[in-house]
Amino acid sequence: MTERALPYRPHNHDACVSHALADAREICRQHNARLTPIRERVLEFIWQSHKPLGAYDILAMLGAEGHNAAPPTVYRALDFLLQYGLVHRIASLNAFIGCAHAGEHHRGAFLICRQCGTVLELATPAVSKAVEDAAAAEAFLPEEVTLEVAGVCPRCLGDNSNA
Amino acid sequence: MTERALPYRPHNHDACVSHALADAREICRQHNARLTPIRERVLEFIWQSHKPLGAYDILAMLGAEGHNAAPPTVYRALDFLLQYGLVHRIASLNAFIGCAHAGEHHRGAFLICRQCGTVLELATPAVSKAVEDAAAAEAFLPEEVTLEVAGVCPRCLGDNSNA
DNA sequence: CTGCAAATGTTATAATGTTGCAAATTTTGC
DNA sequence: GCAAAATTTGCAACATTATAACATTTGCAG
Ligand SMILES: [Zn+2]
Ligand SMILES: [Zn+2]
Ligand SMILES: [Zn+2]
Ligand SMILES: [Zn+2]
Repeated sequence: MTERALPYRPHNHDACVSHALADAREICRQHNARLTPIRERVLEFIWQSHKPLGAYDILAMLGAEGHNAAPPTVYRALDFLLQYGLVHRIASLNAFIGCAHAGEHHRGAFLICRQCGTVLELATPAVSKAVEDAAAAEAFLPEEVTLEVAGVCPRCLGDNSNA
Repeated sequence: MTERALPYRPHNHDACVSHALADAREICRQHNARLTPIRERVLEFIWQSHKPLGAYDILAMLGAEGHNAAPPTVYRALDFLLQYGLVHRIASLNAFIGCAHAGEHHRGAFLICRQCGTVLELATPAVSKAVEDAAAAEAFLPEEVTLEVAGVCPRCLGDNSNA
């Protein structure tokens, strides 16, 4: 799994996409999971930017290329991608984003810029530790952590001409 | 703002409700905000248990007592209660829970039991600190944190006869 | 009392997500 | 290869969550 650039900074984003797709293919191969054309296309749409995409956005994108899909098509593809850790769902936005650490067994934490919409996924051992300690202090067994921080990203803080 | 019992353990829950309502009245008085009958009733419904309540659940409860309300009535009451920090929205459940620390200027973190549905709101300086540090490390300005931990609560871990 | 602002009522609609079953495709066992 | 089985996709309807727009009522100040 290759290192990737920070989404805030200009970067060769095509490389993000191709890395993500290559990783996805490898992960699916390892699990004998079928990354079918629809599933791969949905993953590709999601990776087209570092901004989360709604299910119905994806549906519209599929429609725009002539694939007359219905909601279950998209949700099933998303379920598959979620199951294999290739995308994450952002609960506070009802939207989906490509996983920047696919295959790494991690707990996603997300920094969501309110101005430009860009999402950075953190690999956060310190935060995960703090959350697990807090849960342990209450004798609570944590299974899934939703951690989403809305705010302003460095780029939007710096200049005020953002997309 | 008074201390409250852990929701997992049997407790005098009527006290939870009356404390919450008393706190709410005081907070609204301080802010010259009108805790109208509808708003107070919605808050009371939400506090009827330590399990989050959906907007349409509240709508049905209002309907059950003869108040023939429409969705905007409930959502407006919820907006008001959110605005003054009297309830929290649980993004991962699309539901609402009474704030256990109203008026205390805190960042809510929630332990959500998947078996019994009970939610415990933590006051978590350590976790908040870790999140803020992680954001700062990325030069990100955090404004709102969604932190929801789904898992199994101590009561459901102990006995396996839960509600 | 009058007029204004805030709150509520009402209707319709948007946005998000699911169920159930049929058809097609892929895999598997032989 | 080939038929049975399993997986995936198509499709129609529906369920849930949330908002928009505008009318009406209520609380309150002057
Ligand atoms: Zn990129
Ligand atoms: Zn991830
Ligand atoms: Zn209680
Ligand atoms: Zn429980």
